[in-house]
Amino acid sequence: MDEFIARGFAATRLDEIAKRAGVAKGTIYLHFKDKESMFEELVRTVIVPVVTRLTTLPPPTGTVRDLVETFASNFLKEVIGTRRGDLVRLIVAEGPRFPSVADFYYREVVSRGIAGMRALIELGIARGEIREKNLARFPQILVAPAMIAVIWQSLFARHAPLDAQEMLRVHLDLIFGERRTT
Amino acid sequence: MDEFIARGFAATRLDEIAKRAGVAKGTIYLHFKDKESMFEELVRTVIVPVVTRLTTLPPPTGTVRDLVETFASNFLKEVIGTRRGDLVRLIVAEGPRFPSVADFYYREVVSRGIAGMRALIELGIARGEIREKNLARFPQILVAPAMIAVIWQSLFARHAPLDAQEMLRVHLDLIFGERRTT
Amino acid sequence: MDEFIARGFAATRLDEIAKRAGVAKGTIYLHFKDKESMFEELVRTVIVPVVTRLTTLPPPTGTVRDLVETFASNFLKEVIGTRRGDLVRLIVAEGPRFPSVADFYYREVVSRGIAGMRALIELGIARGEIREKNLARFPQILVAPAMIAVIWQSLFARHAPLDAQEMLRVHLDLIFGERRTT
Amino acid sequence: MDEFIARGFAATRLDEIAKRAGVAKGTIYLHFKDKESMFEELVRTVIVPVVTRLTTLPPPTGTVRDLVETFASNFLKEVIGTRRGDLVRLIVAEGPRFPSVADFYYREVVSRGIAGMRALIELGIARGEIREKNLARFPQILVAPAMIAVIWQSLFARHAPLDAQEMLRVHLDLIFGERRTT
DNA sequence: CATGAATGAGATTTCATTCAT
DNA sequence: TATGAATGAAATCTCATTCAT
Repeated sequence: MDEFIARGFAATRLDEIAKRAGVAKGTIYLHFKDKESMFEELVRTVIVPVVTRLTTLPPPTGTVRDLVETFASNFLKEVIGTRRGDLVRLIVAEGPRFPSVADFYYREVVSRGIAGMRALIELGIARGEIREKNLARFPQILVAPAMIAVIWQSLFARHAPLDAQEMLRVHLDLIFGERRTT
Repeated sequence: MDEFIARGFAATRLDEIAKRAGVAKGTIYLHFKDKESMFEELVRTVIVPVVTRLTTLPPPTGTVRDLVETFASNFLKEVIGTRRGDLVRLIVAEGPRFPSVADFYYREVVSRGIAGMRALIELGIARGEIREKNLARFPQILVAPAMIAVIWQSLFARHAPLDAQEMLRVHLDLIFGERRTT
Repeated sequence: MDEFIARGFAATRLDEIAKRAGVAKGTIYLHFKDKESMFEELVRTVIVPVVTRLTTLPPPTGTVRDLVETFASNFLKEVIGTRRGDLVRLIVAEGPRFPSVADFYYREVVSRGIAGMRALIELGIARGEIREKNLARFPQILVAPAMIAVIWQSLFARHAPLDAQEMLRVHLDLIFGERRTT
Repeated sequence: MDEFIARGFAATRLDEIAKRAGVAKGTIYLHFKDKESMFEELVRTVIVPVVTRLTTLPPPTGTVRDLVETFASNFLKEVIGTRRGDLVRLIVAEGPRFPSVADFYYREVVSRGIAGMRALIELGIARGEIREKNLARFPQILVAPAMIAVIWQSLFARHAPLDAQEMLRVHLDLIFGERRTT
């Protein structure tokens, strides 16, 4: 997977994969039909634990903002600037040529993520924490800066480092209203 | 360029490019050193008019929200779901393997765009249209949903069409406060 | 053997052979040195019963024509258009690359067959059933149409079915003189 | 073609073909789609002149036996024991796996040859040179020994050389009746 | 005896690049 | 300046053979 992430599908050599895996080239074909299937199966394999993580969310205690903040800080630690973040970029890159990958990613991650966010937003609205009622129609807005941070890290971090944590905090302020710092 | 957008750098064949360009394969080498240079130069060529557009902004009349809205609606028409939108995805995809492309894109488009947005935001804050003062530190937040819309269109539009226009409106409501509809 | 017949030596996969034999691929190497030896030994194994058949000819009763006719009708039933016929074609196909196979086939089948036919022809000449005395020098002539029938079946049967039985009858008429049908 | 004749389709290496042709391996793919097409096209190319030969038969002068004898002696010189003879064996060998080749060979050579022979036989019968009237139904009988000779040369010549010329003469004696030698 | 995972040499095929015309 | 045939390195994939279990 690291090879695919680093080079993209077409530029990745089975030679390199075999070498990294410590097996002979032929061995790969005992496990995968061909390069395409390998790519698709690998992406799935890598995505599954992410999904399991998301679905076993911590119990909803505290304010909605606390929940979202916890979520954001996890995302910061475990996705942005990590191999997992690059996976997102890989899917953006190869999605159009691997519809099955895009489909899978949508079904397993995106649609669930959107649904989860929507539930949170509705809760926030009900509790009066969020004023903008229409936000529930577009949970993408809540997630957008996090996604941008992921992409920014792999493309522009060298030129202009981005304080993702702070950016997400500001974004939450925008949504939940400025937090009173004690 | 259409070929690169449709297939990515590695999967694009010079054969196809030559055919589409109506020249022989050898002719390409009279204009470009090799495939990589061609890619880089093409991306630059395509980006330049975008930049010119952005820098020749309409004179700042009306409220900041009006300005941003005009900008958003242009973006909607001319980028999201168009070939130009796919160019963004192409850069996200190939950026890590073509630092010079990412650099160029950052320098010519991103940094200028960010600077422009920041100026607008600061104006909005000064005029009292925008309450969240920290937004000026992260203009990315203002742009994020638009970028997400671009990516969404090429990856997930089939599964779940996204009303980008409406989403951007909600986002602006979030930033500028709900608009009083007359 | 069926695999070799269907695909020829080079195109036959040990994988397929193992599967058909209900053993693992490795097991083959407990019985045969390598693919070539296996082919050679298999051909031999299959040829031997044919030889035994031929050498345990029925006792020579009746006219020579009757003998030859019996033989021809057996050949029709048991060789032409059957797997055994394809074996002949296989040997024709692979003979030049497997001299030992061609050798074996010549020694065990061809030379014996030719000798047997010659004896029959000489008997026919002695009894006055066959007029063409030189036929004993080329028993191949007697057998030729039968061989052609074998090849025709596997190559051209689809385009132009051949009534092998009738052809052989006509050929015998040519050699023994027209038969008086009662 | 020599490579295919010597080794058969599957065992022939494009490497060798390229080397013999004095070109690089890639060059082959400028002329042929793949190995299979190359094989099919080569066979066709080689067969065509044979067909042209056959169709531009010498004017039918003299007795039918003379005609057939001329034909047989040409066949002896130009097919039996030559590369062209091996082509016949190649088609026998690969026919079942290359139906299109068998088809082509049947259409262009076999069916025409059979038709031509039939015409000759009918002429022979009409002129009283041939007594066995049914022979016209199976021209294959006339050709069979010639085909056997072709196969014999490539498989068994080493063990038992065959005097093909003499065999064909005897066969013609059988069909036309013994010739009175002056 | 039997297995079957692993091997790695080698086969076909692709494609960016060159160069004589 | 343009061509396109030719190149050959390199990529994917296959498969006979081995060997630890």
